[in-house]
Amino acid sequence: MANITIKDIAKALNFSVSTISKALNNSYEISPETRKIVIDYANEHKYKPNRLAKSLKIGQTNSIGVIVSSYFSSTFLAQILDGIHKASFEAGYDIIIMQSFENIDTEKASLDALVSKGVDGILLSPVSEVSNSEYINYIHENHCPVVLFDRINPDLKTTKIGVNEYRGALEATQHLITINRKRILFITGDKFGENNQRIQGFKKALKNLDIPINPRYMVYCNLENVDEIDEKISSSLLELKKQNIMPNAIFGATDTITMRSLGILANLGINVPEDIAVIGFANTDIAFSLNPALSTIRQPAKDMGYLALKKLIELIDLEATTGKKTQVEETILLETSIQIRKSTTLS
Amino acid sequence: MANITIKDIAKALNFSVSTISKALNNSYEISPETRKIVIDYANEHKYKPNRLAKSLKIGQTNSIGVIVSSYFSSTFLAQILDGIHKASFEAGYDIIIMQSFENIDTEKASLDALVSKGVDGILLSPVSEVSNSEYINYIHENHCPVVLFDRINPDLKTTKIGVNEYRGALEATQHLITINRKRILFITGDKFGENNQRIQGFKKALKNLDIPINPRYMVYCNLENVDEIDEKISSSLLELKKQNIMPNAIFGATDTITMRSLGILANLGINVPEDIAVIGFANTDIAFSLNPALSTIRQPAKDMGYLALKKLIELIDLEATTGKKTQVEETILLETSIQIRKSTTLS
DNA sequence: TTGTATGCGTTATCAC
DNA sequence: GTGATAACGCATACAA
Repeated sequence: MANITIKDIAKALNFSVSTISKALNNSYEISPETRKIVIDYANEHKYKPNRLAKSLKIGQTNSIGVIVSSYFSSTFLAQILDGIHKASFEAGYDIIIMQSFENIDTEKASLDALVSKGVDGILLSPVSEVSNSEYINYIHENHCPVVLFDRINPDLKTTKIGVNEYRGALEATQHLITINRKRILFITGDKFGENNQRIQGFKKALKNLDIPINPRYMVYCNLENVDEIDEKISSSLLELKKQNIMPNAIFGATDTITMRSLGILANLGINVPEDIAVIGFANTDIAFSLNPALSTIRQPAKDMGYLALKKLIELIDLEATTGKKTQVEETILLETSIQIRKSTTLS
Repeated sequence: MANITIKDIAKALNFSVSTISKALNNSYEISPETRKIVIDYANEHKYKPNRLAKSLKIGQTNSIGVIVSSYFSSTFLAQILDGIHKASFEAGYDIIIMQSFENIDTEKASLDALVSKGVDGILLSPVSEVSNSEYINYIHENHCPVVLFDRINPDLKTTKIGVNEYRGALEATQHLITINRKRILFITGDKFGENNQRIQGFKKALKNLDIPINPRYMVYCNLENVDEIDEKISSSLLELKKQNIMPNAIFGATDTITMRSLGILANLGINVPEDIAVIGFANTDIAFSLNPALSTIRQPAKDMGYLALKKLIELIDLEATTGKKTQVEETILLETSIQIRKSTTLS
């Protein structure tokens, strides 16, 4: 609105517009006296450069776009965003966050909006493997670099940063087996697909030791509704009890599942870890505060976000210096860490 | 980069630039045939309007800036941001999030950056009461509307959305007294100041019933370090035990404090709620999964974010239609809700 | 119904 | 050391 421009300064100080511009940008061409006059005047009148105009002129905005699926308030995503924010702050980039709400069209619209805004790069956690892969490749090749994080889509010819969930699940399962808990109830989401790396890791660990995979020990929950999760876990346990094949361990594939399981077991009067040991993927510090303290597989969420943005900026810089598209196709899988607490500690 | 512009389309189709512009904007001046030709060409060549140029021209960006303090991964803040996102998505605005990291200079820099980017409005959770109030007022009056959320600074002449923490604390304390727990340990942050509404509400509840306020029951933690919190809570409890003035209730002023308290009590072998009842401010769903389930005062974080953005857009629209600054100075306090669970339920 | 010209606030080239 | 001018991509007042 009432914004003072370099043109105003030029008029007030009887200089030309270009002199003001140069003075404000510390150009060596300008005499120290003039520069001082200009800068003092600018400060005094709270001059703020119009970055829109600058960006339009120089062709870059110093801002990057981030598209996440949804569930903004999940701890996991918040940690990723935290890492992204940290890296962008350090690098002097602004970030614009958009949500795809697990919808392919919304994802495409977000992509378009970001390109329209002229972001220098895009960080994307794709809706699905099939989502807009050709379109994303198109943007990556014709507009600005795209880096994928969390969910990895092999069709995309770009840098990808994910988590080695396979190994995380494998190690957690092995841990359960080590403490001699082999009747493991695996509780997961119903939309993950059998190709999900957590399921694969779990199965592999059993296979390694020739432990048969019991389909009755696989529980699939609708993750969109907490009450449904509770109901599903609860009824599964009761059913197994009736059939006299009670598990002696639970492996939760998501933080919600794992947390809720603990609460439900307490309600059912089942002792943890004596009757049932519990471990699961979870990224919250609260695991410690639970009673019993919960053993978890932790994903390096913040690191992932941080690294993803770093990698994106590398690509941006690379293109800026070489002036051409770079054909990097790197895939980085960060390792999880396992934290053994009371819920899987047998005394 | 390889971006097609309306100029390119004009050249290719042998029309003037303004014809293309009008056709793309569905102007009634353009014949349906021409429009179709233009739009088809645009789609085919994946034309994306340059919003920088458009914004520069029309003087608005359709984006709003959000400045939060820090602790991006706190559940509370994430929920606020979730609400903001929801409202901005509905209204068709992009949001740019910045962090002040509890630093006044960073706050000012963020403010400047947002103004420079030409945001249509700013949502701010100020660093402190004294922070940049004159400067914020200046921006509000000369650049774009500013709406405050969460932390409310009375010096600022604008719309403010907060939470009635006073009443929340009052009710929680009353609840403890109702179950006959009057030796209440109040654990809070060390940087809140005595004017903090949670402290005031707590004290008021005691005063109402002529219960003396025991300074030894006030514990102040450095919230920046979890280990320090644990240490502080733990040592306070042991010290009080030694002095034979063990409290029979704990009121935690933040989610971290409350959660950690439960964990520590479990470690110390103190029974909840038999020996010590626990209630506190907390915005996580995990309260249910805790054992015992934790009684909480919940702040309507998502609603607050949602409403704040709504109000901001109201201001933006108002200015756009009336063409002048509006002198609204509204303060809205949303009510908390209290959730009684096992940790304060005496059988 | 379409075209011409101008300007939004900057930076950059080139001349003085 | 400083200034005139063009250009970034778009919207729009006005002319035709």
